[in-house]
Amino acid sequence: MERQQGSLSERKAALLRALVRHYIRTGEPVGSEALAAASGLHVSSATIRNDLAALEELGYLTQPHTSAGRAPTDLAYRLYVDMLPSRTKLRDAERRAIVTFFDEALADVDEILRGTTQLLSRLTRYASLAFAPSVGESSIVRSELIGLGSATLLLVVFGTGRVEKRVIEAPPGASEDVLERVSRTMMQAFRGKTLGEARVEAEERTKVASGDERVLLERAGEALRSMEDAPDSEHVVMGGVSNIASEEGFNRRDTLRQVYEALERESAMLGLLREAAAISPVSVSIGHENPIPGMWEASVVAAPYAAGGGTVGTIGVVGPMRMDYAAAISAVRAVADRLSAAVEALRT
Amino acid sequence: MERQQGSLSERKAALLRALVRHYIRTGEPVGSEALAAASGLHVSSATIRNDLAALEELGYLTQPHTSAGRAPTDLAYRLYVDMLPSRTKLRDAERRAIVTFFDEALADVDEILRGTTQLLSRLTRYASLAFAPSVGESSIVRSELIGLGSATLLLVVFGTGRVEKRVIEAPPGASEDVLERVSRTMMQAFRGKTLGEARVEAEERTKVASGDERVLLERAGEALRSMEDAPDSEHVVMGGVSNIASEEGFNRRDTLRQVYEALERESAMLGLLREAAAISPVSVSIGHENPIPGMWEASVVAAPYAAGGGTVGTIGVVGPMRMDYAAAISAVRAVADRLSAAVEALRT
DNA sequence: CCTAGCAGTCGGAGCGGCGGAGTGCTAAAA
DNA sequence: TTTTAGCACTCCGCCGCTCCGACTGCTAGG
Repeated sequence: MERQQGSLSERKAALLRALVRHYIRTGEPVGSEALAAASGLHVSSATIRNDLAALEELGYLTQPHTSAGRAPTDLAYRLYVDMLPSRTKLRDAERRAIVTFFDEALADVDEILRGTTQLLSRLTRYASLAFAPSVGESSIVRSELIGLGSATLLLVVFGTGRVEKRVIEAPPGASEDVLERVSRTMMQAFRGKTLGEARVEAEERTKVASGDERVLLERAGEALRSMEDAPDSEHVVMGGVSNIASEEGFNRRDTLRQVYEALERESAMLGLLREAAAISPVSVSIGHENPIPGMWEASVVAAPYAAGGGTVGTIGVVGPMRMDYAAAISAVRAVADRLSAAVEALRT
Repeated sequence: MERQQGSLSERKAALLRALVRHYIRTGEPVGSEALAAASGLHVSSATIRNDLAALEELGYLTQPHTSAGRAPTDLAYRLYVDMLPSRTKLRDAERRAIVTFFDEALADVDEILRGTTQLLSRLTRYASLAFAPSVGESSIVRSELIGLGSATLLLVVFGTGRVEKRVIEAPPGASEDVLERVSRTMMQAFRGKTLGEARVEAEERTKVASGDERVLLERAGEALRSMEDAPDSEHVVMGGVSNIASEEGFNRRDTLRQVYEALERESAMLGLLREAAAISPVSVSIGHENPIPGMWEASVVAAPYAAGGGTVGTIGVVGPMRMDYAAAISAVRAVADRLSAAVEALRT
């Protein structure tokens, strides 16, 4: 009968931790002898062997073949991450890099995010991604209807730090006058509203208008809806993706391909990150925990960033399962914090 | 003494062509026997061996080891491409895919380009990139100065299908009145001009203005210059980059990494594509012909696209040296043509 | 419950031999 | 002079082999 903690005896947990740490460093299956030396536990390798066998039985370890050491499974990584001290200190150089980056205040969200991914991938040596905040929640600063050519108009909506635009066909033969009027109306009516509110407003006004004006307002409403549903700005910014190719944790060529394919599916990544955003403050998805099959050999460390009291987006890194979780987590956390502040500052 | 054509006897050229074709298919060094069968030439393998030795001497071929067949060098690919019939017909399915894609007229240049890269990489199975047209040459449709918060303004310039924006700090304590005035001035003065002309205009007006107005105009001028020098819109969009990871032409892991690293350096890619844009209508850079060391194992097929009489951007594909040049060239050409038309249509 | 010892297993490195693909050369034919 | 057939030679890659070492699991004793 074992003393239990969580569901594992203390020693087994310590062993597992040591093993994962060792495996992350070397990438080679770990043997009982090596563990005896590295774990700091004062027990013989034979004892350790017994424990290892038990841990394997429980699904935490695998043996590539009978006479090899053990390698961690997804489950082991999960336990390892959960056992990680909740905060590890960032190294000075890294902290400094982050501060320096955010010191030079950039004014454009896209620019900030691009820089952020580069920063993050430089810090961690993994690929990094950022999910841009949607214009949806923030309020409209200004909106414009601009004549582009004979019969095309461009509806432009400025949010905080973001711009959405949609092309609208003008009704054939619509007078300058009408265009002007509608443009002015919208400009005044939309200011300070969110996208959703603006759309409702447009719909309201559609009902009471007629003729060309009605058509225009209707189309503007559609455009607003499209901005809500699929904003241009709602995309994923990536940095350091070549790190994936260098990463020896992805040893099989096929794995590499799958990860790159997954990264290319914006929508998939969006889902992955959005899911992570719900979990505060830093979420880690390991191997098969990822919803996308192509990422089953990879891990994702993600954190939401917030401004004005609400989450607006997510950043994260993608690396091999044997990534340096402690470093990745603290880097992502620190960058997310700073990023929140930077985005907050933009909202002035 | 040989009958020369170009600088190679006719048979040698034919041999080289057959060899490259074969190597592209198989990826294995080609032997004299196989060539005798494949080339269609009615000569014995012994004769071919002699020619091969000569071609090797001339630097067109290499032998991995004494008892292996021959593989083409960069030089051979170059000759092969130059000997390619100037136009090969696109397969029906491909032509149809292109037409279908451009049929659904998209209104936003960025959207079109993103779609174009996806189309191109689906057609060719290589990674593809597109270099967005700069707003620089096209004329300004509208420009706006928008108050974002307490002391920040956003200068927004609409070109044809593109938007550039820059943040400007307002002079502390500047009156609404001044802002309004400057905004109106610029709106009228810039319309129809190119970015460069608008900047000159701003500089002119700076000279005769004073006080806050002068400061504002000066900063607007700087913003315009920054748009000229480093437009937001001047970026590279990529598609199908995971094709690089699947591509067995990149057999060494290290090569893969280098190509991905190169692709991440936007500026490098820009240079590469811009160079290609000068050469009409389709340019091919093979191996060491590429200016970036990381791309020395790769080939780039690129073509400019034009609208309104001038080149506005470039599209291209990146693949292994043993790529299917004929297919890539015709796909790139066809897509570039259609893209030109689509962008042209945008300028209405 | 832990440990020492030991037999057993299995992959990987190293080695030699073999077969095959392909070459270069030579000498004869066109 | 060019082409061809024939032939000896080279060298890679594969196969099977053995051996080594790194582990394990088990057993028996503390």
